[in-house]
Amino acid sequence: MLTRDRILQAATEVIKQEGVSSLTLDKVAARAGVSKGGFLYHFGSKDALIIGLLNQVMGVLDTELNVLADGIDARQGAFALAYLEYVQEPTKAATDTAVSILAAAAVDDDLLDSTRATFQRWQDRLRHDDGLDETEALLARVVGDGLWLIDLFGLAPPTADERRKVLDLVSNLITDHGAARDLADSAE
Amino acid sequence: MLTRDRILQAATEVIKQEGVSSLTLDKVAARAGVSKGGFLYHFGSKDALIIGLLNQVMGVLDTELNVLADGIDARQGAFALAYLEYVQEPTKAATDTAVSILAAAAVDDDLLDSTRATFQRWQDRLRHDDGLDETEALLARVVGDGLWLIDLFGLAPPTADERRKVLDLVSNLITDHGAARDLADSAE
DNA sequence: CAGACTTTACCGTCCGGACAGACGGGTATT
DNA sequence: AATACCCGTCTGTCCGGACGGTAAAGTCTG
Repeated sequence: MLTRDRILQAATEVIKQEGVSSLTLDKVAARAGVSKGGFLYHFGSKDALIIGLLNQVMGVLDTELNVLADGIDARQGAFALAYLEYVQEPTKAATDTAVSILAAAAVDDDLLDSTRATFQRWQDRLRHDDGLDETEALLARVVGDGLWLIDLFGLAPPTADERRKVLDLVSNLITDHGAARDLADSAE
Repeated sequence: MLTRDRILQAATEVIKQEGVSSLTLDKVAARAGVSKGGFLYHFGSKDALIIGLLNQVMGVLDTELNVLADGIDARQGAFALAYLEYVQEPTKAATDTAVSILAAAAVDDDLLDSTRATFQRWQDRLRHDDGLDETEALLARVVGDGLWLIDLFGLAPPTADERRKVLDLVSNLITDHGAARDLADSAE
């Protein structure tokens, strides 16, 4: 495994296990099995580490969401349904993303700029290219992000069963309205 | 204004304006117009400051939510509707709470324990004492928290108009079903 | 040899917290 | 009323340690 990747993995492990405040260069380097100098060869600063973290994890999330959306057979709302399905249970990629965002917010808010741009792209896609009513598209994203961020902070996260029911409710709302609009369209 | 309150206010200002990483004892003390020793008289440690922050702000949020719920004329879902109304636009109390939670998560995850308990109480109330279908109650909370946490990180926050539409959609969903259930009940 | 990679040693700064007292408004004692 | 005392509040200073980052030397490989 490449040293650079080992460092990134070590960083997320440190955050998950010891918290954001323990994300220090020494600790990450030690856990990655590299000296601090070695660490700094790959990431010139702590900010660079966090940017690298966000880039990697957001990239994974983006491709996985697209794969999921491609696999969904729906005339409308494929991306929205993928978004909802993705938070069905907390996946590793989603958790890694969450802790990375938390770390970025803790260190320097500006580090989140490119992450914000990605979310904006998702939002635009949901709103314009997914064939959904705009409000329903936004609802899907808010519910998805809500569950995901509730998990991040552990704020009374729902059980797997409750989670599934809520997601089904929203999914049905989206697809039912889509189907209703289909009928109306074809009746014209 | 009491010194203790000035310190709490100074702390939230520091986080909002300079970020979580700038939340140091010296900075908070300076902004509150008190010496470091004076600060430490009121809050024996940084952890104590954050606990004080969370206690105050969660208390405000809790009472304001209750006041709002009491003022809502609905047979079912008053608390859920209050929850949704509260995130209509980002209020000061909501923002303060968000940044406090962020600070706590950044410093030490355990500091959120009592906050988690409060969210659990809200969740229980929504689920059992609000007269709603459990899934719809959970939906209200997830949407509310979703919008609120999206604001916290600035992850492509919706416009005021979009926000209102989503909240209306969820509110109607809740109250319509409540009304439908009323009819079914009275027809028995 | 060259260049990518890694190590060791080191530095300046900042931070959380400890501490020893100063100030000042009560309150009890005489 | 004057004195002495106490205690809640607050000040300024100091310290040890951790942290982010630098610099230079070394190693391994093509």
